[in-house]
Formats: sequence, structure tokens, C-alpha cells
Amino acid sequence: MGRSPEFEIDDILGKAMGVFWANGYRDTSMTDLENATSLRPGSIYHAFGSKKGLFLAALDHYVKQVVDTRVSHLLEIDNPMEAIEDFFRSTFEAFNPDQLIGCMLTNTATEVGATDSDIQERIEAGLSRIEGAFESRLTEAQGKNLLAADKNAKTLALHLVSCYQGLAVIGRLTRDKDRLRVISDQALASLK
Amino acid sequence: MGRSPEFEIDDILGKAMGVFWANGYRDTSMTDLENATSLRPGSIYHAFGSKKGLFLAALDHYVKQVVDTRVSHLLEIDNPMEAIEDFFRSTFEAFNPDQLIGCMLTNTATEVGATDSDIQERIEAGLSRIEGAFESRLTEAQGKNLLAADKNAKTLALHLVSCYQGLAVIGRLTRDKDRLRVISDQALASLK
DNA sequence: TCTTTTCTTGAACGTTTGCTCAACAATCGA
DNA sequence: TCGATTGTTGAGCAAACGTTCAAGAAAAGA
Repeated sequence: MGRSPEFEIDDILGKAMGVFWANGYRDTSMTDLENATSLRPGSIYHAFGSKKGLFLAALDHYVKQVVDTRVSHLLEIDNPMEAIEDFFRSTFEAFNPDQLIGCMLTNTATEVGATDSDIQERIEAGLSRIEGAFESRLTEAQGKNLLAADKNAKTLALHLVSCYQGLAVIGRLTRDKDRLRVISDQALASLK
Repeated sequence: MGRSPEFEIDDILGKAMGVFWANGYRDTSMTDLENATSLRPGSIYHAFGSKKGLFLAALDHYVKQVVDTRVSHLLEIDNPMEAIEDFFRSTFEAFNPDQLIGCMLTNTATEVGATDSDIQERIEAGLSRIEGAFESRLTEAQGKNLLAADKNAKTLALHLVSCYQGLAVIGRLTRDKDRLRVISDQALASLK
């Protein structure tokens, strides 16, 4: 009972995510968030409790909307090695030269680091989603003789996640897609 | 003529660097800097003009003291492939589990990105110092038949810088040295 | 010694920060 | 229709922010 909210929560989270992604947690003010969501402070605090509460919800939204979508593709494509290739290709192609925002997990990891466990948990959960998907596809690839049997799938999966983080850092810095392509290609080449 | 400063500038820069490195640019307040340096605001502004001026000087100090030291080692060790191995080994070994601060270039790159050209320039300059050193050692390694001649030194150098960035991101998140060692080892393995 | 220049001090400035809350509006069950 | 409940509003709070500046202290040249 009572009055019902006037906003769609996913719409708000999408908008908040956009600002946090581009500016980082600390450099995003409540005023920025009010403008982006068209909500008054009272509504935001009523719905999310605090700036950090909204950030956590936006981070969850990122994992659900961005990371999980990418991971789904990674798991859906038939050929496991092609799936991994597609993951890196589509990642670096998604980088928009007009808005260098990189990856929200990467940005948050380096900004907040291990100083906030609520945030840290979410980043590690997001990254291990990716790592787990890499590992299962690499193991599958070995079964199909698409990857040398003497390689260690667990080890390579972590390596690929790290390569992805590297790509995200450089992707926040440069508009030069050629350099991003080289990085992406070399990450894949290291599986050979 | 006139009164001479009461502080050693390198001492101040080292202290300011420490706070900026651990907390990032935005999350370091002037009060933090005053406490770390034991300087009063007037002295800081007299010497550096602004918080950003001090940050730029601290960033330059980081490149000079931390990056250049590492690059020197990278260029000094006789065997070029061993030099690269040493770079990664000593990097991940330098990560302190009690203070996860990663790499200041990486942290600043993801925090500020391309939104401030003064800062961006310095990050790119620092990273290309590393990249250039990698490339010259890789080329040298090819001349000595320590690296396959069909590899592209320029390409691999960029790949290694990206791997280093990935290591720095994970190194800001986790205390688990085994995982960092895997990442470091795999970066090296991708040269084989 | 005295003037000039430079550096230090610390109180205080105007903004912006994240956040609160009393008043009002809308929707529900009875 | 009418309380009960929940959502929205926007003025305004205390604290923290980066920064300034008049006053005083120290060193250098004359």
C-alpha cells in the first residue's frame, strides 16, 4: 500500500551507472546524480539510503547488464577459442573514442582498491565471473584439441583476465584503436 | 636572496607521492597533504601553486624515482630476457600485502583518464618509457637468438606494458601473491 | 645595521560536499 | 470516504573542501 515510485529502477540505475563509470565514485557528486536521474535528493536517499548505496546498486547493475551480457556471449558461441577471440574483439571495439570510460570494474578496482570491502567483493565477484567462463571454455577447447593439452586452463584464465584489465587501462587512456587491437591480438596469441 | 625554504623538496614530494599513490588524486585532501608533509597550506601554495601542481610534481617524482629505477634495472641486466623476467618478478614482489597501492600510473590513468591533459601526458610518457625499454631489450634478444626472429618486438613490448597494467590492477585488489605470480609468469610465457 | 626579498604561519574565506526533514502528494485497504 | 502508508519536494544543515592573505620570521645584499 501507499504511493508507488514514479521511476523505473533499472532506468535510474542505468543513468547512475553511466555517471559513476565515466567519473568514478569519488568524483561523482550527488548533484551530478540528481541531474542524471532527474530525482530530488529525498527520492534518492529514500530508495538507496546513501550515495554509496546507489553506487553499490549501480555496480551490481553493471555486472548484470554489461559483464553478464559479455560472459553470456563468451559461453554461447560454439567454438570455445572463437568465443574467447570474440570476447576480446568486441571488448576493444566497444571502446568509444569519444568517451574513454574503459571498464567500470577496472576503474573502481584501482580507485577504491581494498579499502572498502563492500565494493571490493563486488569487483572480485564480477572478475571471477569472467575468469570462470574463460576457464570452462579453455578446458572445453582442450577436450576438442583446440588448445594444447599441456597448458593449464586455470592459469591461462587468470592470465586472460589480467590481459583484459590491461586492455581496459589503456582503453581509458588512448583513442588509438590500433594499439588496442594489438593488445587484444597479443592476449589471444599468448594462448598459442 | 631572501629566506630559504625549510624543507627538502624531494622529501616533500616523496611524502606527497605516498598519499596520492595510496588514495588517488581526488580522495587526497589538502589536509592529508598538510599532515603528511608537515607543511602549512601557505607553504604548499607558495611552492606548488595548487593541489594539482603538487600532484603533477608528485607524479613526476614517481616517474623519476620509481619508474626510472625499474627501467634502469631493465636496461642494465646483461641477458635481455632475464632483464624482462626480473622486471616482472621484482614488480610483483614489491607489492606489499599490508598496503595494496598497485602502480601510481595505473591508478591515475583509470581515475583521471583522458579528462586532464597535463596528467594524461605524464602517464603516457611514463608508460612509453617502460614500453621503449621493453622493445629495445626484445630487439636485442632477437639479435642474440634468445627470442624467435619472427616475433614483432614493437608488438610484444606493448603487450608487456598491458600485462604490467593488468598486474597492477589485480595487485591493487588482492593480497594473494600466488595469483600475482601466475599473472607475472604468464606474461613472460607469452614471449615463448 | 638596515632594507629587501623570500618563506612560514594560521585564521578565515566562499564553495561544494553528502545528507536531512517537515510539508505535501499520491495511492492503497477498509 | 477516510485514515494509513509510501513517495516526492526543495530549502537548508553541518562539515569538509581547496584556497587566500595579512602578519611575522629568516636570510641575503648593501
